[in-house]
This record gives sequence, C-alpha cells and structure tokens, in this order.
Amino acid sequence: MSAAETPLDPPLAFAHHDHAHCADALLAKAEAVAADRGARLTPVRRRTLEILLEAHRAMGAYEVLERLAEEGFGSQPPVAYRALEFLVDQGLAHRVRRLNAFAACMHPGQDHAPVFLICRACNAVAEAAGGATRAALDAAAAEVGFTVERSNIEALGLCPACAETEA
Amino acid sequence: MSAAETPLDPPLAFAHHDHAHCADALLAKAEAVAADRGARLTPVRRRTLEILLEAHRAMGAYEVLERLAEEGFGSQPPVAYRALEFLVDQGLAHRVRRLNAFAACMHPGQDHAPVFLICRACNAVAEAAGGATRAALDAAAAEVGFTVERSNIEALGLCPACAETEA
DNA sequence: GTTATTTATGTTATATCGTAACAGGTCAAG
DNA sequence: CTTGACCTGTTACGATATAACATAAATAAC
Repeated sequence: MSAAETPLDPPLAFAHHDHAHCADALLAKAEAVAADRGARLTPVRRRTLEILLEAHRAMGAYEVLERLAEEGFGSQPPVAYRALEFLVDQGLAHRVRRLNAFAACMHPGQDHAPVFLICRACNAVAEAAGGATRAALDAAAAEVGFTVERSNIEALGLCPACAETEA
Repeated sequence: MSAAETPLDPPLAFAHHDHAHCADALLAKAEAVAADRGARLTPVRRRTLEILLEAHRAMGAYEVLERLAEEGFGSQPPVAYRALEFLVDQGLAHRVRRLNAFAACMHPGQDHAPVFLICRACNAVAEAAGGATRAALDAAAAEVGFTVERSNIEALGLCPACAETEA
C-alpha cells in the first residue's frame, strides 16, 4: 500500500487564474525544494523550469531547447534533456509520455504521484490526485503477483472549458 | 461510469504455458474479430500480428519492420507503422507508450481497457484488468470537470518470477 | 462484366525525439 | 593548490515517426 497522500489543491490548469503569481509561487517553491534537497537549481535548470511554467501545457524538449538557445544557453539537445531530466528527478517537472513532452510540476515538494489530464482541444495538462487510481492499479497488479515500482497514468479528453465550447 | 467489463482470464504472460497454442488461439480469435467487423486482416497485417504474438513482450516498430522486410514485405517504416496502427485500431494490439512499442492484445474482441504491467527484468508485458483503475481515474478526472476519452495506464516493475530471482 | 471508387501497399524523403562520448569549466574538501 | 565531483557545452549519431506520392488490389456501381 502507498503512504498517505498529501491532499492536492484543485488544478489551476483548467481555471482562469493569476498565472504570473501562480508561476512565481511555483518557482519559489521549487527553489526551496531544491535547496532542501541540496540540489543545485543552476541558471539553465531554473530557466528551463521558468519556460515550462509559462503555460499549463507540456513542451517538447526541442521546443524548450530553442528557447534556451535564444537566451544564450547551449543549443544542442543534451542541454535541454539534461535540464529536464534534473527537474523530473527532483520532482519539479513531469514527463508526459503520451506527448513525448514535459510539464512543470504543480505541486513540488508534496509527495504525490499524479494522474495527468490532457485536453486534446487546448493542450492544457493538469495534474489530478492519483492516490485512488494508483491504489487500484497496485491492487490489480498485486492480484497477478506483479510488483509496481513506477507507473504512468495519463488521460486524454476535454477540459471543462473546451467541453462546453465543443457542445 | 464505464460499462460492465468482461472478466479477463489471468495473464499468461508471466506464467509458463503452451505458447504455440496460446498464439494460435489468439490469431484465430483475431481473424474472427476482424471478419466480424468487416476489417481486412491482409497478409502484412496478419504477419505483423504473428510477429507480435511470438513473445509476450512489446516490440518496436522497427524491430517488426526488420522481420517483415526479411519475409518479402516492404522495408520502409510506413509498412510497419500502418500495419501496427491497423491492429491497434481493431483492438488486436496495444501501444505501450512507456516503451514506444507495441504488444499483441491478449483479449481480442473483449471490450477491455487494460492496464499494462511491464517487467523491467524480463521485459514481459501483461495486461491486467483495468476496470477498477479506470473507474478511479474517471472519478478523479470528473472531480475537476475533465472528461476522459482515452487513457493509458502503465506500470513498470517486477513480474512474479523475476521478483523471486532478484531476492 | 466493365468502370469507378475506395482501400491497401510500397516508395522516397524528412521530421521529430533521444543519447553516447568527450572536452572544458566551476567549486568545495582536503 | 590540487583532487574529485559535478555541471555545461560540443559533435556525432541512433531511434522513432510521419508526409506525400505512385501503384496495385479489392470492392462497389452501373
């Protein structure tokens, strides 16, 4: 069984909100988390996170790279992949496998194993609480003797706003 | 809520079994399903499925392509990707996003939305019943107003046999 | 049964995603 | 002030995936 999950705030990704404030707060939180863990949030890494934080959607590594290169950082793929890998390792970003892309974590520092909700209309990506879903997955796996170490749970569909528009 | 799920047999992928019989039966079942749906299981497509059925693991498109080419089919990527896409569309194979690879469906014709259990030691891939897990995912999504249309749920870990070996 | 239409197969070419291997730079510990 | 760990950048390549087009086979329409 998994440890108790810190309850998550409702996702802002699908709601209008003061995004500048939202991004700033997450960046500050990320700094704190990194400091706590003795991990170095260097300029490239920090900038990479800022870029991911600009919108609530997933970005491809090459899209991030282009931005980094424009700003004087290295221009070769490993620059982006390494920064992204660092962020993922530190729990400051997530990899969205369905999109071969990366998204800033909305709950850095909280122990969470989210599920991803990907809107196919506006491309927003939100994290929802994954506790119950993961518990069900663990149970289904346990039933056949399989031990889950890591998992990815992603849903494609319509966010509330786009669902209305579409109707 | 999702419709009632046909109960699945326990996964053979992690168990010793008469694989020749298992593969034959699945191929026959696939033929029947395709016929039912008026879909054409042409030679390339059928052979592609046979190749996937050779082992209970996921294969990359290029690995499949190599085999097809050896056997006189086309040698360019679209040949494999199109056959695989057909099989996935017909529910005769699944795409495993974590591996960028494809696996034969073990329950063709049954309405199922499986979760995938990927053994990191022996690379076997099994489908487990996903009903409860998907229900939990749908619920988590509904809570924030998100409508799930498709989802992928994949776990990486150790199958029973490999878990024992490792210990 | 012949023609029209759709569907399938194959090709070339290119786009997109990801990593291995190595060189130089920074920084803290001893 | 040197050692060792880590970070950044490079070149070069490998792996995954799709667009666009030509031909052929199957099916539908007449």
